[in-house]
Amino acid sequence: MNIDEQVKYLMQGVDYGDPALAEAMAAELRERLIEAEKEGRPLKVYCGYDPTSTDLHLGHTVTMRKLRQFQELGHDVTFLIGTFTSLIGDPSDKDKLRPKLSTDTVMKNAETYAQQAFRVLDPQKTHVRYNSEWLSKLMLSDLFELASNFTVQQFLARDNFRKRWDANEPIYLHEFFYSLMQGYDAHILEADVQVGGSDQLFNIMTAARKVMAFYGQKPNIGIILGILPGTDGEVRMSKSLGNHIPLNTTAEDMYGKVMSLPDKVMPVYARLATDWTPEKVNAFVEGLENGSLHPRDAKMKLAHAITAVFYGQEAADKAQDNFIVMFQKGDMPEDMPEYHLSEPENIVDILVKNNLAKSRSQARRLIEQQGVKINGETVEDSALVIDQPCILQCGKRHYLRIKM
RNA sequence: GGACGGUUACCCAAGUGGACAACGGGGACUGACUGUAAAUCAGUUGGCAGAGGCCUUCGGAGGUUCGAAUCCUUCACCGUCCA
Repeated sequence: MNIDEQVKYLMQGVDYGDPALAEAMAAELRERLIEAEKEGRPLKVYCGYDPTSTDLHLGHTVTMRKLRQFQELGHDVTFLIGTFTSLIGDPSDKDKLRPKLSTDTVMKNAETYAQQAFRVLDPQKTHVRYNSEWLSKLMLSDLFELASNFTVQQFLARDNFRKRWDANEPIYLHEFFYSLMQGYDAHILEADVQVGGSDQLFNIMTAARKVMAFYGQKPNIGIILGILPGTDGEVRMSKSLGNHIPLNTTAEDMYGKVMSLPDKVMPVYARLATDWTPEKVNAFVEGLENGSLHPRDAKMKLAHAITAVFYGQEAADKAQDNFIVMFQKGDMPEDMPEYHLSEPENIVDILVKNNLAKSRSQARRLIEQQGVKINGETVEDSALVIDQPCILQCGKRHYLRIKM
């Protein structure tokens, strides 16, 4: 790729919330690429992650994929784990205070975090660093120096602080330091480029650049990526909101979860969650817009592509077949849980015992709602006793093979 | 240290003595329809029992009352403001 192609590739999926800023960053990136090429060095790129949980989801991989692209182009990538910063809690993504974590939890999370990240990143080419390495050594005097670059107004201008301020909600002093520390990370890593989600705009574009300038460095270039919405299609993907697509799952589940996305988020997913080239993404979005691409087929393509990234082509094919059999044709899956019946048993009991219903009341309700079938026939009576082998179906997608 | 406000089901949130197992929204689940687990529409959403009854729940513990999520006491936690 020549420099202009690289810029286009690397800027795919960015969202600065301001076209002028996007252009400025693209121009700066271009310049820095030229400069690095002249000097015969790769760009130093990093993205920081706060290991607040052990479960990575698709949303986390957006920035990782961007790092991966930098790796492909031969740049120097650092996967920074915020072992120190996560003790403070980034106020960015919430309009509420984030709970502080214990060192123990953070260290444990960090391990599994990196492990999962290598499903996207090339482990051979990735430096893993922990920011407690330098942040824990900062002296109060350093902090004063850093802090003197910022005004309270700058922080209060941030939307999330502004809202809390206006609503008379508490804003703790330590929350301000998060940005300073992130800036200090960039300074220590001598970053040319910092990747992050658009919730990191302030931390990257204001804080990090100021801190670096203060230390006499060239400010890092921010690659600010759009936020991946969750399965509800509205708000950012997050485990605590329950709208996430976890990485540690099965190919079938991942495929199915992508298929359950609302149609309208397909373009964002294509841009942020696939390994498609800008050309391919554009063709996909255009196809959707002009109707030449059937929305269902489009989503299947998307689901296949995303699944394949994590589980490989073969598993993605299988997941797709499974989906077609189960949901599109409505056939029974080949594998289903089994239950051995030693004596005739009431259907409600069977549903509860096999976790198809949480309580007997709920099992009865399901039956009332015509949600339970035996060998394809709707069960009408919750007093039904099962005394022979059959296939029990509960809702659209839960099956149980009853054996004797 | 002082003044005031909050704590309700998975989440948000209404309810200030009886008709409250508790409005509404979100989520989840079921059904219809479809293009899919999208969208839309309808229904369900504490437990046990199933001729309609019983039990547990509104931060914890006591109390007042025929009767409390609602009133009182006390404890815990959270928040705002003043110092």
